[in-house]
Amino acid sequence: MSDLFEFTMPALGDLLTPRLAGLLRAGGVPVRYPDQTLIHARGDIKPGLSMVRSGAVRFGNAGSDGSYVVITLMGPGQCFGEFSLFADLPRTHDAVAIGETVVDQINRAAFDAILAVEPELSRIMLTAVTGRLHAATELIDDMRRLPLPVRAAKLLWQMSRASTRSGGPVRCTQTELAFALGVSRVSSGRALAVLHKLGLVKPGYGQIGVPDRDRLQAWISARAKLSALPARRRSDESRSGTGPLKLGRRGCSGVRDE
Amino acid sequence: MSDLFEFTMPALGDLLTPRLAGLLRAGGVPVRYPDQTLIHARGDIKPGLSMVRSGAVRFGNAGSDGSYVVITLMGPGQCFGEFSLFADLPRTHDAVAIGETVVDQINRAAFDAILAVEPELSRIMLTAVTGRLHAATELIDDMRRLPLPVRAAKLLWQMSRASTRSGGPVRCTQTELAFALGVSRVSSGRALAVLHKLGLVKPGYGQIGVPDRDRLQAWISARAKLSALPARRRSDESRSGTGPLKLGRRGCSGVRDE
DNA sequence: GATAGAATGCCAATAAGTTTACAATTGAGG
DNA sequence: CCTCAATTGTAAACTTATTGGCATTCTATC
Repeated sequence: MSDLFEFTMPALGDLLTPRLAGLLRAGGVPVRYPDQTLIHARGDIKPGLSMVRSGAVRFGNAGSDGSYVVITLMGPGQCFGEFSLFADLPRTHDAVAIGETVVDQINRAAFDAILAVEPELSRIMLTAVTGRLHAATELIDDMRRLPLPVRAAKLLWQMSRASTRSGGPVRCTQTELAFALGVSRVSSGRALAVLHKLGLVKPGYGQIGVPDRDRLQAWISARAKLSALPARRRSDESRSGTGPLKLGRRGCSGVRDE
Repeated sequence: MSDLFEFTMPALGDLLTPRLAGLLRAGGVPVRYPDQTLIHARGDIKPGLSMVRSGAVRFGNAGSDGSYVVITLMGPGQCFGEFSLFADLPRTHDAVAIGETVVDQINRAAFDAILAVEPELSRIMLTAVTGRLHAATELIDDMRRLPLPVRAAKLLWQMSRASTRSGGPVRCTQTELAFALGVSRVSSGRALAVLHKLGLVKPGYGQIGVPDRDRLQAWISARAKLSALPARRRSDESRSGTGPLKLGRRGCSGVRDE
């Protein structure tokens, strides 16, 4: 999930036809949450789809040691709660209202009723969820394989798509960039310095310039490029792919061979 | 995605009713792949659902530097290709046949035809994809928040569910564990040593004993526990949640405040 | 234009993971 | 029973990221 979603993925709200959005809204109960109110907590089991009508919702988890990790923010039109609705899974994150917020809460019965009348809805949900799964998969891959400067470059590139319609810089604080990447501010600053030295970005105050998106993309490709050859190297870790490699309940063996 | 899926998630194949599985199989074209054949490459755009009929498929990516990362393995009954089918997204990983493998390839037209007759199928797909998204989300969270020994413990706990029906040890090499966790063998060994010192696991040759699953789970909970309080600390990084925090196209700000 | 609050830049100490290398142990096959 | 390959255990040097702190620069606002 995380951050990137906002840039890489069409929100469910964007995929819904006006008619379906209207039906969902009509089938739900608008609930008003004052600023900082807990909408639901991690672990809650409350099946239902939620659509943000106004205000914003912050998702994150607090650790017992006082740490806190915010995963993403959602604004009007965005939906959450598919997990609880389709797979009976508990909430993965706390959801807290930011500012005066109104959320349409659609319970399972109401959703199923709409689904029965509008089969098209399930296809849309499927597209939205699949898209997010795709983004999540890519993110996990990137976290495992790419050095921080490359991940930072990727994120900036995506952000610049939206922000740079007019060629302007990405409006983003280094602290925010760090949050989005899941690293400390110092590290994001260092990554940014690397990209700066290469002339790929221009850090400013509260913003980051991307002079040449195409060049940035080219650099990313060069650093992240994946060849199609299932090459194997080294001695110690080289295994999967050659032998029979039992499958049974034995294993998920990932291979890291570099 | 990654590894954990195999343990945490019901595969699509498990969710399908025999009737639907039969329909899908009938609607697809069985394709035979000799050992080590490339079924599809990362980046390919070939909409269609694939069901493994026999043999196995390995998913992973190769880097131009010779590195290789295997993400997961799939055996008979498991499906892939939802991305390409529902969201028109390119393949995220190379897929290679392991051993003589037969895969039923169901193209979009065939799938849509079945879907039209069996609306129930979309609900099942939705459940499967949602479940995987949930697992991926949790994994990303874990990667960002949990120290390696805890992640290793989680994985071993999940593996032990299947392997320890009879109280036996998990059959898994330290190298394989490292692959699954996406770290080096040295690191997985160290994590294992930590758990060993605590008496939670018993490393052996090609296997890892889990004497007391409940105690292992208790330890994991204690180390991974998340409180529901949206606590905030520190000065530097504390921001989101208090102020207005613009949302616009500005930002996905995650917060890491620890 | 002065100033307080934000944001950036940087430093040192520490922690975690990687790579490379080598020794010790295990177990399966001859 | 013996040998060899696979697996595990460890160590040192290195890289990357974190924490905490402090100085500097920027900018909105009064």
